[in-house]
Amino acid sequence: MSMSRSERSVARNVSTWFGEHARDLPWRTVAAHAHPRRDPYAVLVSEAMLQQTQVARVIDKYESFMAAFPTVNDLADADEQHVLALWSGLGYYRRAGRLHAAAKMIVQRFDGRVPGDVADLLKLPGVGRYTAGAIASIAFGRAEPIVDGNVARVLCRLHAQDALPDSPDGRRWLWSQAEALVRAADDPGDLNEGLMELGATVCTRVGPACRQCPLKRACLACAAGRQEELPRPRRRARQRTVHHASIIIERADRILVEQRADDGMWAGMWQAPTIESDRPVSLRRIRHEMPALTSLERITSFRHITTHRRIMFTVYRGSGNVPGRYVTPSQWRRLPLSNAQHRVLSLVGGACTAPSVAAR
DNA sequence: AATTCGGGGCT
DNA sequence: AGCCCAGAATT
Repeated sequence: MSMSRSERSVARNVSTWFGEHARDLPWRTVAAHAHPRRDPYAVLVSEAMLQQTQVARVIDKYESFMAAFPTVNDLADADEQHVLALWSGLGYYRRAGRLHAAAKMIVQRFDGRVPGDVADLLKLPGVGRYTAGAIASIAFGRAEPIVDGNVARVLCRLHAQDALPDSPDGRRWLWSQAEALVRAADDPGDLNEGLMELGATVCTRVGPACRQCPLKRACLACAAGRQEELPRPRRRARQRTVHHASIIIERADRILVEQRADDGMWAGMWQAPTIESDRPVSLRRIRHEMPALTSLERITSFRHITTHRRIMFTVYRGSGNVPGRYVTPSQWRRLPLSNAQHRVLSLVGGACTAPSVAAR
């Protein structure tokens, strides 16, 4: 990999800009109390949470997670459901199980220390090329590249790159560019964080602040006025509509809950008994599936949007001697719950004291 | 190479 | 309504 003069210049400009703005940057706010010593375990946890998740949404979750599992040993010894429960609201819940498994592997195979080599890091469940590079560079100072959505946007604009960032060619190109820059940098961690931070705060998807950009003189997209049209948008996943009928059954001050299957959406998480279908779920269907019901009335409906689904929730209140696990409000709030099911359960069980969905 | 996995924020 | 987000694993 050649290291041209322009690469050194870009790396220097990004690192300098990052240093000058460090105090004001959102991520540094996280980093300051998230991993002040750039503790590798802290970086592992925060980077796992940050996968496809914006910094602002991670901060509170990160705090409570680290309070519960301060060290990799604590996490390795933790109860699986406890780990998943502390992930509630963050989405992509398989990350929680993988992080848990990674902690166990670190204890068993890496002597309780997060490895610093990318090759070793890639052996950890849930750790891919990005996360491995982030830990290696940020926590260990290794000159390892990273490419996330921010870096891809910065690099595509800097070079007026028309290739799709998702395509094999685009990906190869991005990683080679990122590698050239990190090798030209004095501090790999600062360079990588600087590239991401630049993308998050200056080189934004819409309305980039090119006039304040430390790379404006080198940026081909800016020179051509093409900053708004690069990078080219990725293919959109198609969404399908599904219907969930959730039935709230109370017994004294408790609600009936069930655990979801260990695959698919919200794997292993808890919910009010729910019937899923491609078509609206009829009352007759509910009665058929839950014959013990003696009454059934619709409470409300709402829609829950995810990347691949539009879920039409209909919530019912039912009564009858339905067997299963009944939990109090304080108990179900400690269960692993999707935001949708948190909303369902909040409709009756101690709704006034439940945290709002937005605050979770 | 395409899909699956959440959920929210911002146009 | 569409797009993206400090991605990874599976098919």
